[in-house]
Amino acid sequence: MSRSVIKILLVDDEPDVIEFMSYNLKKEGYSIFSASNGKDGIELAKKINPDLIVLDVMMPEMDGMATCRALRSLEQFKSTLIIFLTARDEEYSQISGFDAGADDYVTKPVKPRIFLSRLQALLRRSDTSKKQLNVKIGDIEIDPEKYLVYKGTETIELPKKEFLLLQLLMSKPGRVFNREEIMSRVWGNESIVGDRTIDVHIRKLREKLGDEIIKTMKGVGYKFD
Amino acid sequence: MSRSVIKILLVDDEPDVIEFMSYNLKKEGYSIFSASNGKDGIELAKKINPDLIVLDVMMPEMDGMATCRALRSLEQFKSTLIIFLTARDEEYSQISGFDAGADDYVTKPVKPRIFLSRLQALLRRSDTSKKQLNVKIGDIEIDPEKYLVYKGTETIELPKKEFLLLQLLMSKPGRVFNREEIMSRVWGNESIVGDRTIDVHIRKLREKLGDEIIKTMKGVGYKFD
DNA sequence: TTAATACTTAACAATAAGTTAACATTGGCT
DNA sequence: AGCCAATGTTAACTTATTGTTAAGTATTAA
Repeated sequence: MSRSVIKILLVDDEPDVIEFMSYNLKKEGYSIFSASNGKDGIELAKKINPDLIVLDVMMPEMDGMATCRALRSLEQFKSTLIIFLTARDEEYSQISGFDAGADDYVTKPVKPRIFLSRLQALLRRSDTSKKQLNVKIGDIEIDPEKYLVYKGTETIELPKKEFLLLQLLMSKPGRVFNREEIMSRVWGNESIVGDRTIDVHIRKLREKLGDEIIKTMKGVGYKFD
Repeated sequence: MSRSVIKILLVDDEPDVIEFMSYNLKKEGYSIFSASNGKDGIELAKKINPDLIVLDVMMPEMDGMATCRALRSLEQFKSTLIIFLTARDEEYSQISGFDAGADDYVTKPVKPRIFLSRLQALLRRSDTSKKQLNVKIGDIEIDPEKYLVYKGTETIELPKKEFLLLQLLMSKPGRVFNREEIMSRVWGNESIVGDRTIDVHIRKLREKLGDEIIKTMKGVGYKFD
């Protein structure tokens, strides 16, 4: 679902904050809409269907959390990204925020650079998570979002490298990946690691998932089977 | 698909990066094009049809992953090589990169030597893998990606040398390959092995696939039939 | 900080793949 | 036909590649 322009809705009762953030986000090419209270925010959201909503927690009448809950109760916004803006010393905001269904929160005063990177990270993550269908082959299933592997009924947590390796092999089941390829796609270019490193990781995967699932093609590579 | 000049499209919002990489790649004889954002990148790609596209992940508006997905959704770029540029600490870049359909990724800051070697590895790999289509003759079919041979309904796994030998003979069915040719294409020019070695491998293939499929032309060579 | 976990390495073991040597068989040749 | 160089066959041998373990580093969490 790649869209040309990402729509962001800002909901805050302070016009200064709206203006400041609006300016900074527009500069980055986002399309910005705004509302000064929760009720208007929800109405506007229904019309424009934003990709992301930024909610100030402290607002008169209907605060950010109530607004968030109201939005989440609507089918349309079940998976829309929501970021909370909170004052630094609102101690419970984190917990309650996530509880109310926020995806992230940022403390005021907002620093544009930081806010942008959080926002982009969130968009990137969600963008992929929408497309990241879990891959299931046989009784093994991987969930890239949660970094988890399911084997039958049991759930297995894998360290990063092991997960990446498994994910690579499962991305094209049956196809043989040679060492060079594995090296490049799991380890990347920054690290030059020895040959045995791959074997050790393969071994650990076999230990956790069963010996049969990864087959060695001697002199050629490994494949998931 | 042999082309005289390899075209590379660079998409990055930082002019410095473009210039730096452009300089280094041009020096190696590649033909370089560039765009400063995803949208322009896609438009340019459509026009020039590059062999390889380098995408910065962190870009305003339409980031590398969104661009990659957009490209992959077009028939024209289904198999074009794509390399991601990511900051070292972008934690999700690896996983999401696979998911978005990248062929490789390289971390910033880019070191020319390393970047070049990966790029060349990728070009080399794709060049051969594109040529390696499944070949089916009679009831025998070979799948180079999976390193498997199918005979009727049964699946046969072959060791590397046997597979290469079969692949060679099947690449031009009916044509006779003499020993010298077989030697150089399966064993390479470095290794000097005795004469009986070829026979032994031929024998093993016959054992596994049936006596009739490889015919001996005494004093001339072997052919697949 | 310490503790825990993840990752890498090195040394050695195990094994499949590849090679060779010795001998058998074949088929084109005079 | 019968010779004989080329190829077939077998099993033992050699080697390259991968498996395994444990210990050393690095990274992350507490």
